[in-house]
Amino acid sequence: MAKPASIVPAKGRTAVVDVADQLTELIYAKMTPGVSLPSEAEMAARYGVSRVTVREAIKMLAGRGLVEISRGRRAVISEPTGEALGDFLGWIVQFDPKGMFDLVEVRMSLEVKAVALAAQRATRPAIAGIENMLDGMREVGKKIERIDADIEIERQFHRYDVGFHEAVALASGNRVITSLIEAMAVPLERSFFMSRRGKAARGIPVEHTVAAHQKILDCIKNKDSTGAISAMRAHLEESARDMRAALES
Amino acid sequence: MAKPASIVPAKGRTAVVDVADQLTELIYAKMTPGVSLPSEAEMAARYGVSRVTVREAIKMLAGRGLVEISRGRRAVISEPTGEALGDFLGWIVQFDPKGMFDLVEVRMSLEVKAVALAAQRATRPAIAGIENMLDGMREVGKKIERIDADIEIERQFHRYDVGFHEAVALASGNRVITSLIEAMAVPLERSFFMSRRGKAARGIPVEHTVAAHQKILDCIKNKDSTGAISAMRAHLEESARDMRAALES
DNA sequence: CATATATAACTTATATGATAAGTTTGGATA
DNA sequence: TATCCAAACTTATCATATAAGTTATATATG
Repeated sequence: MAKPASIVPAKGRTAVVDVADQLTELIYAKMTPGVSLPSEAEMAARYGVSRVTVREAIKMLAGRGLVEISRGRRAVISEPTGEALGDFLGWIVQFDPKGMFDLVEVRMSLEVKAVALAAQRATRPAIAGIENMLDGMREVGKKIERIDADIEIERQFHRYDVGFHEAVALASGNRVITSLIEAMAVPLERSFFMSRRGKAARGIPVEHTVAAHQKILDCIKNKDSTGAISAMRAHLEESARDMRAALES
Repeated sequence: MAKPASIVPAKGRTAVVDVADQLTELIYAKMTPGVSLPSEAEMAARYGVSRVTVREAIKMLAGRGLVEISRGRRAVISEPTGEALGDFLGWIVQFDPKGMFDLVEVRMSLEVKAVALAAQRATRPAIAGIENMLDGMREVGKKIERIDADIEIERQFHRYDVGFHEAVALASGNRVITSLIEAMAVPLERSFFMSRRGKAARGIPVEHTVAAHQKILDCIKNKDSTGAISAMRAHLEESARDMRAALES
């Protein structure tokens, strides 16, 4: 067994960053989500630093979304999800006043790409997943018609709506797209409610939204990529329009 | 002055995460990059936790790319760059064998969108920025023709190539696109070299690559959005093809 | 007076040691 | 065998101390 070479950070670097880098490599090597890192004590011994240093390094990795931390258990390599990414996109949006529109613009490209791919390669279960979300929308949608303006119901509807789009992304089979669209959900939540308010103001029923989604799903089922693209584009453009309308009032 | 309410994490949560959330809010409120956070001691006092806890929270934020840390100075709110994002995308790519292709696919959508927007809204200085990169490519390109197979020169060429695409993204005026394309540069570096090897194998000169970029720039200058889109798409599709070819050999 | 320099005050980086509170594991027990 | 409990692990947090950067201040120098 090789003697543990203590980490002596080069000038300008810190032990924490060095350890974080080493651990990143280690994670990339293991690569499989669900696998545990060594215990803090072990890592401290291996790298010749204190437990404090190791802990801070791990916290950095957690911030990047590479590991998940929970008390009493060792840190676990996490599956790449959009969660950590969402923060970052939120930060851009917050940073720039027109950031929200920038995000909507990007989302449109990604969703169009996603739906095009989904139409080509969606598997049966993936389609079932999309269908589920649409069913949910339809069901909750009825309640919205009856009881007016219940925020909690609206929120439920929103969850299914977001779920629909995530399911489409998933059906594309492209992990990067899936992660990005997931990541956008949180910062775009506000835009969604703006868009719905805009629709409500113009007296457009929820059914209309449901129908738009249904059309997208139909195209995917029929492997009609072109149709899916235009259906998605139409849907998103309308949302953007509603959003702008809501902003002006 | 309100007495500092000590952070008492709810069950299942930790003080570190709570502090990190509080600080995130604080950052969002200040929002301006370059502004310093309070000193660790101050924050510890304010939130009623130890310095260690504050430090770990800050490390999480640093991992997310929200702040920059340097010794002797307080943590500083950082400008949103694609750097932290790059790690994450790299992680996805590493995680999934076909991740590289997924990434190329996404890049194509984003770049096409970017160039379309750039053709519509590029300012004079933005165009000059793109031009600079193209000049660099052309200059370094000549060297590649003369001296064969110098890795360092290839790397230089690559930097200008990446720079060109980043400059186009910047010219789009869309911060989200810019950040994403920047973030992709690192994980896509390997794909770039594969693509060049593929070209070299087929005896395609560097000039051809330069010409493709020139065409894109011309379209942007002429505000020809449609032309820019097809020029960019053609260029990227060729790269992808070369990459596949290189993989097979 | 202006400038350079040395010193003090701040601030972060890291280590040690201790305690509390979760999680896992293995054995005793029914 | 199935269940429960205690011991062993492991992370969370704290207090304290020292080293080593950075910044501001005051002093000396031209």
